[in-house]
Amino acid sequence: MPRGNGTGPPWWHGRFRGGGYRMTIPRETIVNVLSKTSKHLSAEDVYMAVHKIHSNIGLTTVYRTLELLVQMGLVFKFDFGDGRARYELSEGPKGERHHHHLVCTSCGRVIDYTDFIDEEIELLNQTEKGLSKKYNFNITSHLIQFYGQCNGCNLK
Amino acid sequence: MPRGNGTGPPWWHGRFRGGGYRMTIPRETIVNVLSKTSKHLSAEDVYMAVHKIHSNIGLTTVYRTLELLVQMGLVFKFDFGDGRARYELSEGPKGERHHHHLVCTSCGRVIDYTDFIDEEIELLNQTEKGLSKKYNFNITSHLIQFYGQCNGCNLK
DNA sequence: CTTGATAATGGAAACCATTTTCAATAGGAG
DNA sequence: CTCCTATTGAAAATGGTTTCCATTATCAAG
Repeated sequence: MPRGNGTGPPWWHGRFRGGGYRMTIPRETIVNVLSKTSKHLSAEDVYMAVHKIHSNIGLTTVYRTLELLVQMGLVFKFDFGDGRARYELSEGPKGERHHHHLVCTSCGRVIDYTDFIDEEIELLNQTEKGLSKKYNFNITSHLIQFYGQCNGCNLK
Repeated sequence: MPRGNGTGPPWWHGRFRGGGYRMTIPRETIVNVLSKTSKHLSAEDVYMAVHKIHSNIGLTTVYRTLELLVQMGLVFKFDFGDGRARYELSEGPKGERHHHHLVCTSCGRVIDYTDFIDEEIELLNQTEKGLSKKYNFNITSHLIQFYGQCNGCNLK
């Protein structure tokens, strides 16, 4: 039970220290905000949430930290086509968050789904293996999204 | 053999007329540029290519036309993470172009691959069917990309 | 518990891809 | 050929993201 017992530093501290990065209040706050939601937050969303906790944290720092988290592999960055990037914690220590997205091209709604994930993941692993070998490419992640009209939009 | 015999209007004219859109020189030129390359062109790339043919066509029109083509389903719009959108003709009348992408997160290189496409497509079709039913979602397209370090970048 | 090197921060300004505005132009039905 | 109106192009506006740089805070060493 590596998480949630309230003692010791949060699990992600090691990831920062191990990467040679300092632990700061903005970074701590930003990861906390991300870890407490399952929504697809934009940089500004994160900024607003973080601002409620420490009103002195700037938008620039939010952008910088999110970018750092993406590079560290702690966060995924998505583009749902509305002109702003969205960020999600890639997964907790248990890997309980992995999902793909359904994006409505009419209203912009995004649905997370985990159905069929197992079959997809299995095929993806095979594909990744084949592609890695053929193109000598070190694959670290994948992106799968489906586009179309959602429930509310396809009735008219 | 619906294409390449040099007689009659290009095959995409019908798509415009059918949608209630006029055929204009800028639109004709832009589709032509896209149909003659297998690269991932940005709006500016398209603009420059188009500009060589008709120097009076403006960047605004390029953006507008590309957006229209995306809505018509003739063009796919991609985000490879470099801050500008990329456009590709979705496919010729024979469907000979479908492929997915490998994106290098170090240098930005993008490799098209068609290997394993058949298995992927089959799984995708099943998944689409399941998702459509479960979420009452009308799926029209999908996006699959793998990320990692390419040949040149993973040797350090 | 200090100190000091330097990583990190934040506010303002810069950047730059994309969109909007609007008067001029051109497609194509009748 | 004419007219209606979709389309265009140049310039200006927009807005998400980055850069600049002086100030502040982290944390290893003493």
